[in-house]
Amino acid sequence: MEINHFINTIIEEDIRSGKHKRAITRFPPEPNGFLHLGHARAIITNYSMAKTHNGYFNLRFDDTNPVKEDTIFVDAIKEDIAWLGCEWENLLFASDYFDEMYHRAMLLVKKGLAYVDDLTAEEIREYRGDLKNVGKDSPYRNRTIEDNVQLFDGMMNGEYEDGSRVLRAKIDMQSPNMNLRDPVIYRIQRAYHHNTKDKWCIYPMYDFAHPIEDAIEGITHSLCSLEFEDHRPLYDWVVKECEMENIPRQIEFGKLRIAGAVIGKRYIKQLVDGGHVMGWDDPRLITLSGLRRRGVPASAIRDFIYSLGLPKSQGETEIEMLYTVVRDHLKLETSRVNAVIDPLKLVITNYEEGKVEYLEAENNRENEALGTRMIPFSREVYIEREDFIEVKPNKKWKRLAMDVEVRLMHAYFVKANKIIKDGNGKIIEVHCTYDPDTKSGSGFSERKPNGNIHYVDATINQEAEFRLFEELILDFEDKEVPFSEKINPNSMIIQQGFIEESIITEVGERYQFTRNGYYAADIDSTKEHPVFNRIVSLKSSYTPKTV
RNA sequence: UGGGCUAUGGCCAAGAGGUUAAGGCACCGGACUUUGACUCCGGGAUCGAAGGUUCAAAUCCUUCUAGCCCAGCCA
Repeated sequence: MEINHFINTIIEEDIRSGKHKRAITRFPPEPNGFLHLGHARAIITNYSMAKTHNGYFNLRFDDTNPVKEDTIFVDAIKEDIAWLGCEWENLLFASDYFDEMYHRAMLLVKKGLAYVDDLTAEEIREYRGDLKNVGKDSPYRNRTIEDNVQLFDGMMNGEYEDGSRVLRAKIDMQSPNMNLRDPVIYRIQRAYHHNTKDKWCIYPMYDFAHPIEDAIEGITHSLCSLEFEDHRPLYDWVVKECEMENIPRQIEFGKLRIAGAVIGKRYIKQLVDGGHVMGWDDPRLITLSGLRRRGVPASAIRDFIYSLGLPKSQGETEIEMLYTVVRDHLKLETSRVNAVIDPLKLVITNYEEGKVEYLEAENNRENEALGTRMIPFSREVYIEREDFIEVKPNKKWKRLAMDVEVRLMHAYFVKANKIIKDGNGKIIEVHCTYDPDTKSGSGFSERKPNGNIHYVDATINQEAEFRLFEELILDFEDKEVPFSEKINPNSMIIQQGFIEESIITEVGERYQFTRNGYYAADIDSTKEHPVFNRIVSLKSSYTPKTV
């Protein structure tokens, strides 16, 4: 793995100059949802930077806002990070530092750098000004230090109503950087915290808490996404004015975005809460748990992240890039099995009725170690509907057509000679004859077939359900979700492709899979972490060209 | 239009004054093939725009343009 980007350069320089001996990083998720592919970049980047620079990596839950957090998310997040293979040195919680944070805040108060403000939330917003106009000072901005000490203690002791007062850093209401216009650093909130229970009724804000957390842990490089660039001056201010011993350095990188997919915890949360998907681990989502359930190996996600580098640009990566890496990881190590998604019955009229023969097939032609399997073949089989066309349109058509001969993979050559349609003209059955001399493995070479298609035996699989999930397209505009323009102006496609439910394969196994790649997961498996052990053989990427 | 950031082929991305601008994905040709998969061969950009500096610029300067982020007592 090549790591060569600006963050790596910065860290190397910090080590070369003697500023640090090693890199200590962290991943600081708020436990309010599941991790997704975007987080994978942050996790893997922080982890690999520490590892390659002789340091270590902490997992720290940024649980400073109890009303949005839940322990079920901390468990899920731990599982996902462990799955990714990013071992953390310490498992920590921001809430463990609440006492320390309180003292640091009091220090600011005593230094005259923080004050208790009685303005309402709405008034604070008005006083803050906007992008065009500078803010103006709160009338409470110049309280005496003594008053502030007393008031802040009162806040902590629960003497005031929720939302009635806040503690603000006294910085600069005229700053062109909105984050420096006296940011709120503590709010009153009587909420049960999953970790500290009812001990506190005031909670620190991110901008105040985060730099202190980093400094306490001795984080050397605090890697985060680009939207925090504007916060860096505040981050540095807090570290300096709170007189922290360790000076962490925040470095930002661009967020990962996937074209056509919903990424971003808050949006995925809407889909989950709204019942649009089966849960956070719905395989259509690009949550880590969803990808895992779909059979994507963690190693593929790592390589995918590395392959993208660490840009500050703002593009959208196509999901095909991930699929390519996934295929690269699976193609040699997994066995294959045929499955038919959209079945068309093929009757082999000159094959003995009632007979079933079992044919041997390699599980993976490129990896003999995976062995072989026996697959049934009888007078009636299912082929993929798109593998048949009435009249061969051109020389490029490599599948079945009338009077055209193809090989049924691992079986015989068949030639179609009759089409049966229903009242609507839809083809419901195709009749053909087979040539017994062409049996797989016989070495037959008199003539070449027009192509090779896969099949699933119909006698054995008569109970197969060929039910398709609907492609999930949500129109956030129609649902009047306020974030619509932030996602996609038109509509969102959760994932290109479909999820098949209960497909029965050639060997009678039940699979759920997607059509995007040719990989599949047995997600009904009782295994704890169903990993793909089969690749479903599909020519899914091929779109027949009509003439 | 205050501040911060970004801009290289359809997508991602190398490149940091000097041969014909890496590579991957996607796509299109072709070979091979018991899946049209896999593998192999071939195919495309003058670098957001306009000026300027230089013998020489994607790389330096200037001015534009476009996009992203910031006005939570969210993170």
